[in-house]
Amino acid sequence: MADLNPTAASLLGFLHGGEASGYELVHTAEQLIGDFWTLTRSQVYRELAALAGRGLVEAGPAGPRSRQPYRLTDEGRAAFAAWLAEPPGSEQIRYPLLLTIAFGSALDRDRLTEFIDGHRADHEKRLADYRERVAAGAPDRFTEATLAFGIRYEEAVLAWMDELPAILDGR
Amino acid sequence: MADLNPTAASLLGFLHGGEASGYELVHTAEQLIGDFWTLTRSQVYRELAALAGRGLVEAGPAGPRSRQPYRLTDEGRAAFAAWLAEPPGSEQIRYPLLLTIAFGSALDRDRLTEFIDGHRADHEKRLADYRERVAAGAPDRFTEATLAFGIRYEEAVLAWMDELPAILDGR
DNA sequence: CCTTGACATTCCACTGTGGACGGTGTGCCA
DNA sequence: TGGCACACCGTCCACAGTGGAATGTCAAGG
Repeated sequence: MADLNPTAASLLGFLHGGEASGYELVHTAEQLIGDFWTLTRSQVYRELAALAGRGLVEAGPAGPRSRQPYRLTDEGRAAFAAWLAEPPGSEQIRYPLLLTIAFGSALDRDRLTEFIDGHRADHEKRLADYRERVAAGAPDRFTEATLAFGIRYEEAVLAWMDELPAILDGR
Repeated sequence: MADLNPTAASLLGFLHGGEASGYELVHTAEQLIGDFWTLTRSQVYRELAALAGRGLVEAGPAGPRSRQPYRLTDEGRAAFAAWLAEPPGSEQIRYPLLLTIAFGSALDRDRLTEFIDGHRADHEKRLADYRERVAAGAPDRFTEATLAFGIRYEEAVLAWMDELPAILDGR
């Protein structure tokens, strides 16, 4: 009956912590799930309006700067619980660098190396960031579990990049 | 000037192999880049029409079963080359299981375990598949490079799942 | 007083997802 | 030989996701 998309469900999840505006929810989401679940401003406001229309969320009195806080209704709470108990779908990865590599026969080997090196730097940064956050002490073990995923992932990408030259230039 | 999205660009890429219909392109894409770049029927037909409108692709004479073959134009070839030489964007991951885990404090521990086990099976299957394809001999080293990514990724996920219980239940 | 910058929202064009639907040749087997 | 299953081939639609442009508001500091 409820049928929420994961993004909308996450918003309901965050609203368990008390009322919040779209703006706040965007930032909360970025911090808490942004590493493995993308969402945009536009989307948040759109979902919030839709959730309000379905009675899963209620708009409170507007604040300064046209701030519009929302709070969870009992229906919203129930919908969230129902969503959370559903088996999560499988992940989606879209990696443009792999596309470039897949068509790599039509590209300069040097250019390809450049691209890979550029991405490597990003991954190193992210890995370092995840490690720091774990070292600083994750807020709870669920967050720690997601950070552990991030670390495994980044390590895997880096390891792959290490073996790439051997694959790409005959061995 | 060209400014292609990666999906449209991939279609141009495939059309280097000769003319093809939307239907064929869907299947080609699934096989060759489906592991790290999702695309759907709807999207392919939409892009093909748009590419034709921009003159990057030309419709040939329709075949049986309303089959509509397309072939690359010189402009299309140029646009593809230009796209390929652009630095690829960073990857997008959206992993619903991580969302469920992030909100795991509101969920049965047993249910969570169930979900994780379900996903583990998928990842094991995919890993086995990638390994088989490498063992069978990848068609070229670029494909082999993308398969190597798949293997690293699946191994990482599996390793993460191995350490999950320790993280989730205090250690 | 004025500027800068964080706060807060809206709107839009485009891209991506997945299901429903409809029609057409081919090959098989009853 | 008639029919039926199935692969082939495409359209359409509603919804979800992305990213940039635009707009306005309050607070703090020079």
